[in-house]
Amino acid sequence: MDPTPRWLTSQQQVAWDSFIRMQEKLIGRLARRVQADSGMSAADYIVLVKLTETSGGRMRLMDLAKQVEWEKSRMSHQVRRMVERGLVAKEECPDDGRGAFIAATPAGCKAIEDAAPVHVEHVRRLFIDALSQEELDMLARISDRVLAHMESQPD
Amino acid sequence: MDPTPRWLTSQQQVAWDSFIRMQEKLIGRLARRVQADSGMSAADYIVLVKLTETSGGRMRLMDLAKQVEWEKSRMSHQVRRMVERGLVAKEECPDDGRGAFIAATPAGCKAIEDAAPVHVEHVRRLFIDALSQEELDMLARISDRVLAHMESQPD
DNA sequence: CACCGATGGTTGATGCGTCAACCAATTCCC
DNA sequence: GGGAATTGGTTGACGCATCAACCATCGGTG
Repeated sequence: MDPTPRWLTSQQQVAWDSFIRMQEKLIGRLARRVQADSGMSAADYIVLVKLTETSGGRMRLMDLAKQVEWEKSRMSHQVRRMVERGLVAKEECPDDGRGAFIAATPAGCKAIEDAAPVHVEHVRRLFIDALSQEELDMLARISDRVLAHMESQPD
Repeated sequence: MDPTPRWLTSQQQVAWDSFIRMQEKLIGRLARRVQADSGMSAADYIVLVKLTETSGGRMRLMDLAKQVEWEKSRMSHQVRRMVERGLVAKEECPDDGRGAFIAATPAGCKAIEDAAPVHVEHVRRLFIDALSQEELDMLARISDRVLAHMESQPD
């Protein structure tokens, strides 16, 4: 079928491996930190960030999902767990009988206020501090380029 | 407590956001592709790669875990699932009564041989093709730098 | 030899992510 | 007004990741 599969060149392989390794370790460490520091998951964290930085402090579930680019089922599960833990609450939605508003509870607000500065410190400590501003810019450019390229590609 | 938390500069924030977004989308898409193409999870894939590229085709569980930098419990669970699915088998270890060798079954070998070229194609299509070799080199350098920096940092 | 710490590995609980199926309210359109 | 398609959201099943506790064996040391 596939005469000789086109493997990556060794230079490409090196870049891919480094990137994958870095990304896994970094994300893993940050997730474990936020969990250990605040008892929240990384998912809890980002949901609360989005919720509290929106004006009005509440958002429709689908809007929330679109903001963080999750599918609705993932967000639905996440919100359910967060309701159970008292971090957010669902409110009735007057003008759409299906929908619900999601809002951070006082406990949720407190949690994110406490967690955010610590989290930023870790991001800085583990990532930002490793790189110069030129390198950060470069990485941003590269990331955007990959993102744009992916958009142009089918699944 | 913390007079004014040191937030990121907007330039730093931009770089961080781009990186996170790219990395999430890319990893997610690749994982879904390998799943859809081969029925394997990304974890299955990497375990089989490591197993089949080692001489002898079998490895102790802990060695396997160290290779991919997972903790033993994660590997143990993973191997159990893969045994259930017929991708790998456990073999007795003569010179250490505790341990087990893990080896890919014929089905596992077949699975990885089929999956690998397809996977590489996706990596190329979604990632490699988006960047020039200079950008790939740059990304590798940046990744290595972050990795090295992380090593130097406490948890 | 007997003990003790380190190593190799398993297990169970819990939370997260995905998929597919589903229900209900809404909007489109004739 | 009356379907039909769309949208908003839930649910259940399943696989993956982490944590902590646990068991068995091995290696070293007195």
